[in-house]
Amino acid sequence: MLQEINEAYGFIFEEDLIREIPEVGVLKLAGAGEIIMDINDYITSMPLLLNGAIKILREDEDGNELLLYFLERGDTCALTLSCCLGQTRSEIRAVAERETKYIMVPVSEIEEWTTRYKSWRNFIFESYQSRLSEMLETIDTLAFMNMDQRLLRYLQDKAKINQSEELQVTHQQIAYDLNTSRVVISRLLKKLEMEGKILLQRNQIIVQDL
Amino acid sequence: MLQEINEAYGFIFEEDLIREIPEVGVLKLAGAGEIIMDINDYITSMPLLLNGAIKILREDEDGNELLLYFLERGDTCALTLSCCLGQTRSEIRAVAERETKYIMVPVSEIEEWTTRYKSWRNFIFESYQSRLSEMLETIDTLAFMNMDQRLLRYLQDKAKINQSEELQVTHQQIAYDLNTSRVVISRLLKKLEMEGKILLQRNQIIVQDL
DNA sequence: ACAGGTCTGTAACTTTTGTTACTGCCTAAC
DNA sequence: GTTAGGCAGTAACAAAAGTTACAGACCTGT
Repeated sequence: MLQEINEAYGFIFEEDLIREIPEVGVLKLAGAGEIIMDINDYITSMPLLLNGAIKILREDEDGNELLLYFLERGDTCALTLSCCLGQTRSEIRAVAERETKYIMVPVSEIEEWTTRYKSWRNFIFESYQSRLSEMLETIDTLAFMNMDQRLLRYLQDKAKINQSEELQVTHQQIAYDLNTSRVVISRLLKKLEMEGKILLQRNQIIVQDL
Repeated sequence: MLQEINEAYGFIFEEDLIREIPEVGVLKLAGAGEIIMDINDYITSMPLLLNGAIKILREDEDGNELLLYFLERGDTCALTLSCCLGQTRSEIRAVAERETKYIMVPVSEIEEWTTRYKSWRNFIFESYQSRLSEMLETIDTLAFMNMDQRLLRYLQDKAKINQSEELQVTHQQIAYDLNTSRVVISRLLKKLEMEGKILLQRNQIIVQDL
């Protein structure tokens, strides 16, 4: 465990802090598709990603979903952080994109480390910053892009996060992530295939235009 | 000036900090419509709002605009903060919604106060949090709401921020804020008027359904 | 082989949003 | 008063997105 922490966080955290993490943190494993955290959950600890990937989703009253962004190794979720510190319930759902290993750090340590470790303080600030810019990007795509562009972007992001151009995903699943209908996605995927940007197969999409 | 700082921040900052603010901060005044900060500007200080209101806009490469949220007395802009600390250029445009008074605090003090004043540290954290939730709300409206709902919401927000149900605004201006066309706004405004939710007059909209 | 389920493709249609064009109204400048 | 420019209303059309329906392909378990 210590080795994995070092791999993901060795470059940013002080040695003392690296040693403290496994003492108070709880190591967790999630399989692909598993819900790590759900909307309205009480959150009392925050995740530090060791490997794998997590997708963060938003949902409205009617159950419509929207993918906000992905988390990778070395990331944490500022929205969760915000929940922890503000003592509110989770505003988002976190789902393992694939096999994922992470450490849950309780809120008491989060706050204490903020005063004790400069590297931790910076990490928290940087998390807020990067999450703010991810949210800005999400807003940009929603406000300024059409569905076909959003779709292509989604596929590219997903290829990057899974380190593979061969995506195991159904049209319906994409439709959920982009909050639209399956038929729309099928239609646009066909169009993207015509344009030579992707290749369609059953349960699989190969991204070519990266 | 000290009195105004007290009115807006007296409840949250320590007395020492309140005294320090006017020593290093620069008092500024902006008239309605004035651009306070623009995209790609170098930001080396952050604003503390004393009174008035500021709207924060995002713009894409083609010049399309989108209103992100409003700032009121006692607020600061976490996106600006993020720019300051991260030493990047501004990602947003800030425009005075009406006559607005604010203090610009240089980045050196921002950081120094973070270590010295607990109340300041909390203020910064809370700013990040409230900006994150405003961004989430913006995403919700973009992802889950139709233009007519977005429009009504916009008018209600604007009425609240200006403390008046009588809004001096043109259809074109609304169209810019919501990133759509004037004709669409005119059409939907008529529909809202039919439904008894607003009243239309030249250069003025009266919001009735609050 | 067959039944049942999931996944994809596609047609036909509706609704929403965006675009272009033209009108009349109001107001400020001349 | 006349005129020019900004503003609002509306029609007609185009494009994008959402909906419903159905068919065929594939896969799994029996």
